[in-house]
Amino acid sequence: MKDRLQTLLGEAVRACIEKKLIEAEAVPCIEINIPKDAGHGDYASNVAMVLASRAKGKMPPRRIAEIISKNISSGDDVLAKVEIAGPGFMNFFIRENVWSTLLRDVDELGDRYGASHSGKGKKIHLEFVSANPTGPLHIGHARGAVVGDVIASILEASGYSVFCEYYINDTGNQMNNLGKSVLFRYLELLGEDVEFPESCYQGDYIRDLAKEIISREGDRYRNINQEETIRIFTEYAAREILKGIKDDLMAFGVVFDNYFSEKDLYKDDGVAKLLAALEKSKFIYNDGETVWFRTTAFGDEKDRVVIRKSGEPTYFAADIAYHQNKYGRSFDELIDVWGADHHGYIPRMVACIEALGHEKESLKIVLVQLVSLLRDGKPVAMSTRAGEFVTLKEVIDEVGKDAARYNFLMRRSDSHLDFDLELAKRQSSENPVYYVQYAHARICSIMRNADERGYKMPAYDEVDLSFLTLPEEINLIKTISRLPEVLEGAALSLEPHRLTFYLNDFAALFHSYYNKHKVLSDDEGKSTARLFLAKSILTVLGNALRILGVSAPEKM
RNA sequence: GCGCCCAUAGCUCAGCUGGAUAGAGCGUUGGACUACGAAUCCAAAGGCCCCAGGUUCGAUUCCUGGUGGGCGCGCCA
Repeated sequence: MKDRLQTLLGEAVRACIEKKLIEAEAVPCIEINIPKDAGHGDYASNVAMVLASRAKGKMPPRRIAEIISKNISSGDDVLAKVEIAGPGFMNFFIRENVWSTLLRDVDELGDRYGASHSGKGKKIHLEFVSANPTGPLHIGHARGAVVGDVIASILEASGYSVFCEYYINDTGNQMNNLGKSVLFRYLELLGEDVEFPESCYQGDYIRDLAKEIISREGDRYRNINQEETIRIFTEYAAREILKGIKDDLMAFGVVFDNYFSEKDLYKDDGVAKLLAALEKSKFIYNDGETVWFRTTAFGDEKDRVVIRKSGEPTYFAADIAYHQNKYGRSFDELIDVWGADHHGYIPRMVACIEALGHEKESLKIVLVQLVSLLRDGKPVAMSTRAGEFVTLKEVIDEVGKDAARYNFLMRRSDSHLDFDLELAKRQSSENPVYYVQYAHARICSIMRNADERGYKMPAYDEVDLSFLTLPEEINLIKTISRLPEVLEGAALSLEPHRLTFYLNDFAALFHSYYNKHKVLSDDEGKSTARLFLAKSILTVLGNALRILGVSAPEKM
């Protein structure tokens, strides 16, 4: 509906300019929004004021609005009236009987309702989670996982083609540290008198891995070359931990198209070759000891090391190669979802994108703030190194997938989030997941009732929707019609929380309607029309919940 | 010290990229089940949108400077 109005208004403005009724160099961007106050119409636009300011006050905005409104094509019978209000707003009133026609789309499209083609099939690479395989995923990773997963769904629904990838940082010091940690636990379990270093991973899962090795291979590593053993243990531990990570993500409803190993970047000297190529373009230089990337050429505050004095490449070096690799797989756009504590890393990453000859805008970075875990309002201490943390698995087991996911989506990603375990599993009004799911279950219950009473669910053409005249009903239909724009906006801004807020508002409208009016009554025509509306609501709730990866129960 | 993010009701947060009288949930107070599910609804109270300037028809939103908080500033990842 909004789109329709937009073209209508756009044509009117163009006509006015061509006929020289309004002085303007070009047709401005037509903005249409939904006013908060119903008295200001169903939609409103500020074009007249925009045009007035461009024309340098030669013509008052209200006058411009008048001219435009007179030139709106009368061939379209959607508009009841156009009012000019305030400093020059144009308020559009849609004919009451037009709204119900919007339900045709819902009926015809079913579970595809809300989807669009605005992404035009653009190929997007989406990287998220990417946690080191040095320990199980904890609650901090969980938010990034859900945000990434839902962004993927939203983009898919908006007509993009999305490829989800988990980047495994399986090289470097941290990994070595992991192997060493397992070795120390191993020796400890075999009765050796060793002191477990503080710098090593303290979590119990390390001991479990060591036990596993002992039960399978005994003490054969006790007296052989330690460096070699660490290498073997590192590989073993990383593989096992990654397996656990994949299982946990699966249980959380997060699925990747690919897990990309950092190790693969070093095959065939890939990283070295890339750096050599960049050296030719002068973005890489060697000061005799270390190799630097000239990120300052693109606004970073200092140049960054890519090859250490020791000859080892840095994490950044691999990351450059990784991003180049992504572009090599012909994606149109890259999206990285990062923990907000990595924000300082953005300038150098963007610099490297530019140095590689790609558009700065082709890489988008979504920052996800870390989560403070609470239990009954009291903070739960967390530290990966010390092994004190609540794992993702524990959260899923305790509060459930639906509540956990929904809780992570209730705020903008870049805003701090308190996650209270007790609150999240409480089945009460304090917990918004159930509010939305309850609406869904309630409608299902109505359907069961209708079925018992012998109602058949009508198709769009068989139902007389002129029975839907209550303001609540019109409002519900209007909100239903907003789903496509909400999804599109969420896709454009990469903000999944918009969908959550929409769902809450929508469920509220339904609950209110439900409490005031009966769907099923003695009036058969009215009942059928309302039943049809209820089914449309069910479709929208179901579609939106599916995108969020939250289940839509029929009973609860 | 420098950089990034944040500051909106008692609390937790939205505010659609600059729009009209700033919203929601929780909490508080008072009401609604012999009607399709009360995990629901209705009503009330609650505000210097941190402060001071600036940009313009118009600012919670953009700019500058403060104040208060979070994070980052490794040849860690």
